[in-house]
Amino acid sequence: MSNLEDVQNKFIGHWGTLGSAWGVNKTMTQIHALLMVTDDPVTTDDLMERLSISRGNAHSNIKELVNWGIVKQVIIPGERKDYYTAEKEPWKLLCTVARERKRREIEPAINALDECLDEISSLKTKEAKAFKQQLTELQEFLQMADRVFSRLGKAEKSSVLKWLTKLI
Amino acid sequence: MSNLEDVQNKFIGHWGTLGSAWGVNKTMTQIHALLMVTDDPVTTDDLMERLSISRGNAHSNIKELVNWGIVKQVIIPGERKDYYTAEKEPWKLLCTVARERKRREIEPAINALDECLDEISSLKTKEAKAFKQQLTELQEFLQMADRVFSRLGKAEKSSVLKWLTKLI
DNA sequence: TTGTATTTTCAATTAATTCTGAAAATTAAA
DNA sequence: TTTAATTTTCAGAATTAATTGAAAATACAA
Repeated sequence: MSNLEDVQNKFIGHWGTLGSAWGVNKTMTQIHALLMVTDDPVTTDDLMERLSISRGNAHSNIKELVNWGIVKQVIIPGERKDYYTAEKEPWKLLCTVARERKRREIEPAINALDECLDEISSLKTKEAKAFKQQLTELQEFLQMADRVFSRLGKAEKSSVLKWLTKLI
Repeated sequence: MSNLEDVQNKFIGHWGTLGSAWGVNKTMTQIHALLMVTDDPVTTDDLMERLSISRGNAHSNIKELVNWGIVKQVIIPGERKDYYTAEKEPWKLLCTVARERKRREIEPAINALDECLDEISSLKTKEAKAFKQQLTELQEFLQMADRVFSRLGKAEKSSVLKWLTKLI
């Protein structure tokens, strides 16, 4: 027989593991997991206690989540402390993450490939041309990814769902 | 004025950075980048020399790439050494990665949530019900992701392209 | 067989990342 | 103001991940 907190902790652990596989700090995803299953806004002290982490750790990770736009700070009238809460709707999370990953990773990657293509443009050997060709294909691929992420970033749940339903 | 190898090195570095952001070992993505722009199959010794890495590092990362199905070992008649080569088509890479990520991460995550849902099922408090509701929504979301990845994993470039074109 | 080339493993090292905790800075109530 | 609460920073500690390099295992030709 399990109690609520045990199962929540289990979920928090699993969500942390999933995050790690996608290159996200484990504490960050654990905080996020906790906020997703917590209706009331929480303080840094709540995070410290519930996840057994230090103030510095709680602080920097919650701020990073705010930077990503995944967590919002909420004002509670009459309270000195900062309170935080997360969007609970998974589709909105997807949109936010798509937007940020596009900005942080896809766009810089496209720019980097542009630079490479630029530098290679003057070389005329057979090998250089093959390399150029390969970079161009990757570039087109990344540009397609960029457009998909851009579209996802703006999406409403209903429209994405409709689109997905067509695919699967 | 840049020469081919310099630009290739630049590309390899960028691809490594991109990989890191998505939770992939940097050496692994660098080997992959090198193979993508190299037509002839390469040996472990080639990797060691070109990327200035140890034999153990080259070995374990190339094997990991083979595990992912991203790199293939090729037999060169009359040669003792193992040769490796990568699929150059980005769309096929996407399919392979989608298939593996589904198997390694999405499916386990779904199972983990199932376990949590199972353990919570007997709890009847208001809070437990809210938690259950949130887990269920996440579960549906992951199942949708599972289907999308499954579809991508089987896809041909042309059909994915057609599908994407509708979206964007 | 025996010797040689090659792959594989893995303990030890190094590097990178994350975390702590306490001090400094900030904020706002008294 | 002064004081207390709270947030922020950051140097050092702890942890985790990646890498080396050499020894062991394996594969194969002679």
